[in-house]
Amino acid sequence: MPREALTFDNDAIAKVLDEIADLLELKGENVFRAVTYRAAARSIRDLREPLAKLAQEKRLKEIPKVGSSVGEAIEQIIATGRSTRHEELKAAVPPGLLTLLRVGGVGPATARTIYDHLRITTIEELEEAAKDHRLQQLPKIQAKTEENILRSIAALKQRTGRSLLHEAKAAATSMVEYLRAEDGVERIAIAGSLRRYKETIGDIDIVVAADDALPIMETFVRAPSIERVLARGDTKSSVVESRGLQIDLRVVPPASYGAALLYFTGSKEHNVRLRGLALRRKLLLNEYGLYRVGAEERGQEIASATEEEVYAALGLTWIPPELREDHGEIDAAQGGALPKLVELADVRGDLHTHTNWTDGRDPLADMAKRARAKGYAYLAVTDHSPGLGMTNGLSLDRIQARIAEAAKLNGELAPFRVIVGTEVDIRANGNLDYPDEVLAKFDVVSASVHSSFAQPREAMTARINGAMRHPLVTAISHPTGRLLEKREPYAVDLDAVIDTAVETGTWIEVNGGPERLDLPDTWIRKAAGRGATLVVNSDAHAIEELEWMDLGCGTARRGWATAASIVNTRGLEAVLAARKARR
DNA sequence: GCCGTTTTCGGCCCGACTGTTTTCAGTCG
Repeated sequence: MPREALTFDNDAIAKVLDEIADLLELKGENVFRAVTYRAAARSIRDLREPLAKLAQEKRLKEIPKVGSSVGEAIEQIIATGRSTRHEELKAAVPPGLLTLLRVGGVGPATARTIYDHLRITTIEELEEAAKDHRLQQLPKIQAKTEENILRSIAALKQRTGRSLLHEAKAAATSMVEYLRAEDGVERIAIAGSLRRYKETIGDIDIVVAADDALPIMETFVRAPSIERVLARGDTKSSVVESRGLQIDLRVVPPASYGAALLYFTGSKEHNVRLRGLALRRKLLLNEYGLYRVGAEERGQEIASATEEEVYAALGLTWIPPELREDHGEIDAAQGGALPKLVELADVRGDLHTHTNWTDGRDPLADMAKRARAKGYAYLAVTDHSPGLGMTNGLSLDRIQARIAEAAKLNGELAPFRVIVGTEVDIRANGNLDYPDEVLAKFDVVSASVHSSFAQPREAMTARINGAMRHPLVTAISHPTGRLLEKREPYAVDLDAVIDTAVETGTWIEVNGGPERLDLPDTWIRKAAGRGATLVVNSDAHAIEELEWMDLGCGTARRGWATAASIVNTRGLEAVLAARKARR
């Protein structure tokens, strides 16, 4: 078996199937064929067992949407690292067409038209053509489409190639566990932007305290998940792991651990302010410790073993990593005025989740049991309304069935409570996707925008404000609609949205989904500062994704949010009362 | 290409929206 075949995990195989789907569409084959490949890719991503194992046990056909053709392709990829179908398609479709698909608003048909007439195969050529107004000379493309293409390209270029929080966290955690097992590792921690819960991550920083750095460096660069080594030194090494993430490891003596952790956690701006503060006290702060100027020899530091003692030596209380952005946290720490930020442990329940009745993966019973196992007191299931065609939104019959199912679960899981809510679509005209008599059946109603993202700012603001003024709406979900690294937020006046939220008592969601992390932290700070009520949710579509509550809490902390400003740190009775008071 | 207590063939999930159109194709979720 070729070595590369071993590295084909479920995700990599799903990626190939997705690309086959794209190629089939570009080639103009039966769209349902493409749909099937895409559906198969999705069910593979949802699998909890490795495909290689299922293949070995001849159980591939148990996977939804995997039949003889897709099954054969999977077996081929596992055995040889490639699929004949994939190779043939790639040979049949002009190179570069796949690239054009990356531009938002450009699908197979548009890509085809552009290629057929202009032979364009790269984003750069596409941008040139759009700027020269050559696109609008093509059939079915006019000035407006050309503008949209240019805007999509601009957004594409803006992408920094940063990783989403959950991906970076998974890669970092597995490396930390791997290194922790090494002899001589006294302490180890994730530092950098990941420790600060920044919404996207450039690279991963890990700090280790050990007396002898060399064997740890050796173990690090030999980790099985490593693709290539960028730099390798006595105390610092950098590698790229299999998913393309860069990991920097820094090993320091145990006595310097606190100073090193502080230094490598950043942010840079926070560190600069701290070092300035130190200088005014005739002190020098670096990654080894805090020293009197001119006495920066090892062993003469004033403070360095823990972050707390370094901060204390500078006249500050310990500052939570999420606040270290030089956004006023240093002044607050000097005055002892830092807020007590919300912690995951403060959260009593999740109020935005989906099940396999719409676009989620797992049944309600599984979601509820996992939520209870997490220590929550309650869970709201908020499947979609029918307006979103793809997500198979709930009809009135199914809502009744859901309410009955929840009642039954509540009998089994007491005192844990499942409540039935909805994530109702706010249509383009501002109407909600259920009539009032249906909305009245739900315990919580989250309203959200899933369409017509290009509306003018005034229209979008009126649309969202209108939904918040509806007496049966409890919360506004993912208020900016952004998808990190993928889609810009829509134009909306968030100041006005926050005002309306305060005025009507509507909760503003902090969506913990790593693609969203919406509301963004700067707005969380404004919202909480103005007395808005927040709700932190996972927006889980599978049981594991309930863990995304952690990311939502991290984002809330970046927005300086306390437990008191967040409704689901309270018990269910208080939550329902808050909802009722809002009507 | 997959799938079936209606079907082994003929459907497939589908609605909203946009921009192009003059009744609809393309894209998105």
